[in-house]
Amino acid sequence: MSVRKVGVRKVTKPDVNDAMCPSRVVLEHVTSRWGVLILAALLERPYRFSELRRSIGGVSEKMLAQTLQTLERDGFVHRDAKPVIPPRVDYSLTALGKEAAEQVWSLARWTEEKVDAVQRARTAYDEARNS
Amino acid sequence: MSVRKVGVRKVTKPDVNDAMCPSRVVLEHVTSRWGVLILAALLERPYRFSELRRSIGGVSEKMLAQTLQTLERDGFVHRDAKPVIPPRVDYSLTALGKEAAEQVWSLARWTEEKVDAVQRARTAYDEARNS
DNA sequence: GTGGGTACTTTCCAATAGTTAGCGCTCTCC
DNA sequence: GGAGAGCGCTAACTATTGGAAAGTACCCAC
Repeated sequence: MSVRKVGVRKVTKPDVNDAMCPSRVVLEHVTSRWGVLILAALLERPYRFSELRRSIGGVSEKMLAQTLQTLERDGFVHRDAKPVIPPRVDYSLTALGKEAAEQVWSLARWTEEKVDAVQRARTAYDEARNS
Repeated sequence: MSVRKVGVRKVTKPDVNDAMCPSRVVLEHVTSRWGVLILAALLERPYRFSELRRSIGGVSEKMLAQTLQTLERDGFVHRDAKPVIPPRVDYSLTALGKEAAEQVWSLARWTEEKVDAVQRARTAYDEARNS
């Protein structure tokens, strides 16, 4: 973390390349395996818990709950629990979350576009090693 | 994975929300803990192995080597090993890798900007739970 | 009253990530 | 000339994390 002096205050500029910088873990939260997919899904519209679980293929309930809690604590996701029977909990993006979601959403779309190119690169790589 | 028919060929459109879709693992590679930081660093300029290791705080040699291999196989990173003593290996981005890197780079910068807002959200969340 | 749906939490095991050590070679330091 | 550091890995071991399954507590439809 680089340290600048501004007046008498010490100001440390966030740097994801610093293992100790808090920005590192924030980046890890938004780029986490399920975090990316949750943010991208919520960009579309608010979701309920089970709805989100069905929408994102392969998430366990544990990881969905855990990741949503992390994103809520970081201020990306808003949780609205209605005390009704059966329980109803709606998840949506905050303003901050929307900014993050837009970026990971476009990354997801880009990935879907480029998956063929990646697979071609992989077979080329594998063939070069086998022969 | 949604399936469209085009002529006689079946065409499956990539979907990161499908657990079985190859695009899912590609997205995981570029958003992986070290993948993000490696791509962002290489956007700046090519790096040598140990140079990259010093630049990215906290990477082990194993994880750096492993992640670089994954990114190389996926066609994001170009590896140029010069057969000299001491060994010299230069890593740089391919055209495909540059596209990915630009996105994760801006995500990293965004995160650094917003880290204060996230920390404020966290203390608010924690205080609401403690009291 | 059995089965299903809600939103989780808990427990346990497998997979994954990280830590440590080593390798073969060379260059610098003293 | 012997010691130590640097290079780019790899293999073996261990700590951490992720996932699968079951539990919880409540209600409704059949």
